[in-house]
Amino acid sequence: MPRPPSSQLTEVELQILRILWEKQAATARQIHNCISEDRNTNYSTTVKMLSVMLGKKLVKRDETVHPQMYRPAATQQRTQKKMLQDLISKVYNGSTGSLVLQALSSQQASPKDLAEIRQLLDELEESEK
Amino acid sequence: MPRPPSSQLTEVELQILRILWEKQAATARQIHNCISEDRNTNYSTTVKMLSVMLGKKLVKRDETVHPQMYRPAATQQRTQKKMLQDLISKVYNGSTGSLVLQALSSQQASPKDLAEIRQLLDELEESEK
DNA sequence: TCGGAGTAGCGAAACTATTCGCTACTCCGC
DNA sequence: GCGGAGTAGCGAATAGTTTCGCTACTCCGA
Repeated sequence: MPRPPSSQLTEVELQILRILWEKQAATARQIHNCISEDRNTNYSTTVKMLSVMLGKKLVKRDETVHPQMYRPAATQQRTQKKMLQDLISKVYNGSTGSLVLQALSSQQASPKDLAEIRQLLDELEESEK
Repeated sequence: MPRPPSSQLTEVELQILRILWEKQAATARQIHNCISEDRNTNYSTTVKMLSVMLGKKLVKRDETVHPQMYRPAATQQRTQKKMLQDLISKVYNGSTGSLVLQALSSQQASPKDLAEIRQLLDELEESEK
């Protein structure tokens, strides 16, 4: 009667990945410094999390340098896409349309974004024909 | 050295909520029947999950009837909104625009949805001025 | 080369999520 | 009112997540 492994990023994993996406690469210390702004945890914890994530292949590590450098194993875009797909299928019953409508109506997007979205819309409707 | 409680819906919780959103209300048995299509778990497990969710106030329960009826505590829309916000802030760095662009370009939306989105876009751009 | 500061790692602890066995209760037909 | 079938609940077992203490290692500067 075990708990099945979750296949989803946990809170802390995501937080670390966000830092790595932004910085491209970072040492455990750098990551820890960022993390401790929100979270009041020990440096050991950060190192441990990184080693867990290394085991899960969420990050890569360059051991030839000192201190070791960590990098994200997947791009932010790929991860975004996966999580978005997940949200759409599990929470929006597979309807991309209703997600987009809700996103646009409840969050504000910049005029620049809106223009870009409109352009994409044009292309999509064009290719429908 | 504890782990902070997660405040996010877990896999199973979400699965149960999805069933309740669809059916409006259901007994533990009905929920279990739906669940066991994907998941090969015992009826006890379902009942336990429901009681955990009741404790977390994710579902409501009518105990005046037998068998007891469960209902979702929050609407699907409200939950969607919350999870969407979470995704945007944690994975899309707060950019609704990039989420929408990625959703539209990587998932397919129906022409009907596209038209609806376009209309919303018109309204949004109108109100910008 | 010695010593201190910072880095890496391991293993165990604390807590959550999920699982089920077992017990007790409720309902209904006989 | 008895008995069987289904319903509800509790507590414990198990695995995953996050935590850190303690130890060992690496890298300089004196």
